[in-house]
Amino acid sequence: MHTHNGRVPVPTLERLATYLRFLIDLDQTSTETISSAEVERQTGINAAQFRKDLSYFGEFGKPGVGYNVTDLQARIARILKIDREQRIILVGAGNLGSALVGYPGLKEHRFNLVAVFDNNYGKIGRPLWDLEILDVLKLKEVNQKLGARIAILAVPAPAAQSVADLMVHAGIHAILNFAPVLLRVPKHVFVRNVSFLQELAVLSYHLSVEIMPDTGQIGGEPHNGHEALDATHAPEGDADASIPSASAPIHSD
Amino acid sequence: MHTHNGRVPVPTLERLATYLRFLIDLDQTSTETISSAEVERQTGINAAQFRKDLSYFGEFGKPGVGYNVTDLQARIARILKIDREQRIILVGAGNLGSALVGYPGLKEHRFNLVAVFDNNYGKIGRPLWDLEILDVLKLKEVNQKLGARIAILAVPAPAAQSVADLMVHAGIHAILNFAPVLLRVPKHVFVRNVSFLQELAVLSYHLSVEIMPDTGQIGGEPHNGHEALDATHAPEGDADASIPSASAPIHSD
DNA sequence: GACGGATTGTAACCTTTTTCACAAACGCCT
DNA sequence: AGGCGTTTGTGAAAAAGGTTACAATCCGTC
Repeated sequence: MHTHNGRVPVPTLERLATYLRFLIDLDQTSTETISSAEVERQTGINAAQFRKDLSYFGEFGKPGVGYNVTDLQARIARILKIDREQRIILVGAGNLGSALVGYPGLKEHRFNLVAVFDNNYGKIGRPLWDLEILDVLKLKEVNQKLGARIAILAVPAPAAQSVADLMVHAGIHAILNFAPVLLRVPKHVFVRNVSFLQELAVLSYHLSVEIMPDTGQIGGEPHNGHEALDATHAPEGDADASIPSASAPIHSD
Repeated sequence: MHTHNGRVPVPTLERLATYLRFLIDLDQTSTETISSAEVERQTGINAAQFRKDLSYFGEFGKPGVGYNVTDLQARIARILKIDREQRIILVGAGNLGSALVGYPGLKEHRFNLVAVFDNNYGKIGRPLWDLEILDVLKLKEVNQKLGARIAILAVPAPAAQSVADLMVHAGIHAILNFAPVLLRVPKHVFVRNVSFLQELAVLSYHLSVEIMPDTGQIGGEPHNGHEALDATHAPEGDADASIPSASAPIHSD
């Protein structure tokens, strides 16, 4: 057991979250152990990749047997530090912010959203789900008690940088940024950007390329490889809407 | 000028969207031309990277001078095919879906959300912003008229795959997927996944790693562990790290 | 308790992406 | 016009990330 104290590739961390999600789903089907080959079959992620990702953090499986599902779950959760409650605060009680506060997936993964802030006095003091919207100017003061180190930034672009500054002042060390802005933060603060527009732009580009007749390169090569799964990566994020899985079976042919 | 009609790295496309955003912001400050070095200074993205990214699509700048800001804007927008209206449909009128429909950034970037679908009969027929929620079973029929090729999938995991099938059936070629599911789609359909939980998990991990070496104690629940704010990095103007709430409203709407 | 089928962990290899480095191109100034 | 500082575009080197291949390990069986 040698917790490989070097830098771990970010893609590995992303996949780790995916594995965790997968294992949790798997657990429902009462599978005792699982092999990396089986993971590949079900997720499309290369088996060796799976093993290598895990190897950054020690040894998890038994040769000839595979990985104990519940144990692996626990250990990945521990690695990602989501085996215990993680406190999160959110700034920006707009549409997106509200949607995030109400998103049950957060709690399911032990992310506990403990406070919501805004600077709109029409909103401050009002309830948002089970929280009360607080004045963003009290962010530092409030977080001194809460001690959250992760924050979600869901404000319009023009306000993003100043809110980020406030967050840093309030002791935040990691920011999930939904604003289409490159934040300037001290070195010790980590930022992850989520950008719908960027994603859509990438899709838009691919779309156009696909239509171009000349190159004939995009569609897919006549390779023998098993190209069943989509090229993009395994997901983990959660969606949210009101399509009850059981009520109206959404046709599939 | 040789539009390098080969495969363009996805990271390049992602950055292209970033550059575009940056240039638009820059435009407000009436900068005529900009050099790659200046881009690096302001965005943190390596200058050579910037130049190489652009080089996939031809020649954009003048040696000794730099890049014309407005021209570069236009050309990147053209590359990403967001220089014209792009029609998008969305399935899943839940919290997230609603937030996306109401997100003004879409229209600003010429993404025109033309229809919203759900399968909840309590919702179908009701208005959502300026649209009416339609029956997801009519997706194909409706899109025959609309001709959208990009779709946003914002439904709960259990429904995701069947909705994706419907989308493909309806002529959709690109899907922005918010559900935590690996979608199986034909080769000609592109999928991009967006995952809050994954992002949070990555942040969570980094957080723990950062704190580990120094304090050795991370489990600390409600520590008022406000490790000294980076004195060296003090943002301009110490007295006011506060939000210029008058100048930049935070609340999204 | 050795044998065989199964599966891990990882070293070696291959691919993709980023960074470096520099000739060629440009504008300005004299 | 020619020299000079600046900046691009791009091959070549480096780094990062992903895949292959296989010795080492394990469990069940005889």
